[in-house]
Amino acid sequence: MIDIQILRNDIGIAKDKLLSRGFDLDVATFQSLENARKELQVKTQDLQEKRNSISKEIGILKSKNENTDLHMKSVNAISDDLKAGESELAELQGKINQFMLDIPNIPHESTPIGKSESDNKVLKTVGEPRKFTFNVKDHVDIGAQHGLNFDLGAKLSGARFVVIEGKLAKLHRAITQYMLDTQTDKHGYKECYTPYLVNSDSLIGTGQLPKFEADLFSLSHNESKLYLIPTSEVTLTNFVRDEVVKLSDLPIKLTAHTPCFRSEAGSYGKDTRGMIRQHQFDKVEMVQIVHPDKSYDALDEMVSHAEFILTSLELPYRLLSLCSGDMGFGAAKTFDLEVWLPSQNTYREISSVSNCEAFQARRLKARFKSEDGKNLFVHTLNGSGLAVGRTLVAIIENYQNEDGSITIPKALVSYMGGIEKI
RNA sequence: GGAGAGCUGGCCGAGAGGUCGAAGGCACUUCCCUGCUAAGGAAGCAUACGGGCUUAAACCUGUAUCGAGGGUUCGAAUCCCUCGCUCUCCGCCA
Repeated sequence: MIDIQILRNDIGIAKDKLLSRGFDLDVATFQSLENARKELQVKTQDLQEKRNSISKEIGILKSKNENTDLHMKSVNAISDDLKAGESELAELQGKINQFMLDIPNIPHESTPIGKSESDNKVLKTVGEPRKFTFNVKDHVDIGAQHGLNFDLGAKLSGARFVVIEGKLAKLHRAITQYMLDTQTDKHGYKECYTPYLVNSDSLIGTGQLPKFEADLFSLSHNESKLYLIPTSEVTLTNFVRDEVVKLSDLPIKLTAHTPCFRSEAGSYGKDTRGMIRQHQFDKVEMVQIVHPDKSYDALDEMVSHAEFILTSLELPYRLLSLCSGDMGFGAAKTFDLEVWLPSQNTYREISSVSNCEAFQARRLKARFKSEDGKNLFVHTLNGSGLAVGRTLVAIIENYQNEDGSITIPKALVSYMGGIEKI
């Protein structure tokens, strides 16, 4: 949620900035809601004050056993107006809240302006793509002989599901363990195990709801509805929902390995081959809850934490600054890491690291007590460190051999029980 | 699944329809005292959102908030209903 004060004070600037990410702010609607709210709130609060003070007098009179008929009369005279005002105001504030929840974050000034992914800015390219002396295969073809089984996934669940068997499943697990160990032991994140099902409050907090319900899987449970997490950013970031944390507790650095579930609504026909885009995939997520002054330092730090995995796995990649039009709903600034996929002869996203500034914190009511005792919103950041499935794909493809075997990256050999090739 | 108890400010805890945003304690902040890593004294100390004033802040003022939502009432932390969560006992269970 963006700061409503920005809309009250400087809606023109907000409109321009939001337009740069393709969101057309409905200024007229906001202003008419806001004007109505102002008038109604003043009127209603005025009536409430009247009622409260008369009621207080009634209490005093009654304690002295005096007559209260006159006071009762005057309070009754305003009661209809008051009730109507209160319910109208509640409705209006609900509308304003809905309006606010649907507005994406305002891009940071350093975010490149652009419409689509073609406007993203490549900041650097790291590592040389390997020169192959044979025809490269994609991970689907190589994986087939190693237990990467899309047919079985389809039989069990449907399209965009996969079963991984044998040594490849072990490799998948090894990747996960390596990432978690690195982010905890080396980079100082606290490892967490979190629910995979969350309530709607959590998803509103991080910005997936109410706008992106179609992207989520949900289950009904008794009367209530639970959602499968699309990323553990949701659970980890919601640790601080409705909390006022101590200044000394910042930064909070959390990591978790969880499956992620995405309906991939609207991506029909995209990446249908292979395990680039699945309904279920694993991810090691990094989340930081930080002091507002430190969030951009933290962002750079988190990018380096994700990069470390790629460099230590010796995978070629590049770093992009996403343009305004390509960023996620809650982000003010996002860096993407893209890994080289030889079969596609291109780089594909494997990590996304974002600073949401106070956008999520406002929804979450996640605050800290500042030095002068004020409750201020924290800044929240999240990033993949990394997506496990796509890392498996990258390893299969970049480490493939002519005979169809896959060399295990050095960093993972110990996690594979000493196996160097599968 | 059954039975019961509970949910009050950063924490503990009183309050059982009227002058309660809420006693008291702890923690915290400032000041005083004290020749010492302690003790004592004074004051302050919830949050959100409005309105006024203002360049802004400070300030003044109002409203709301005692798990959440609804209801009764002139008036609800207090009474009623629904829901959520926590704890205890029984049952079942990885």
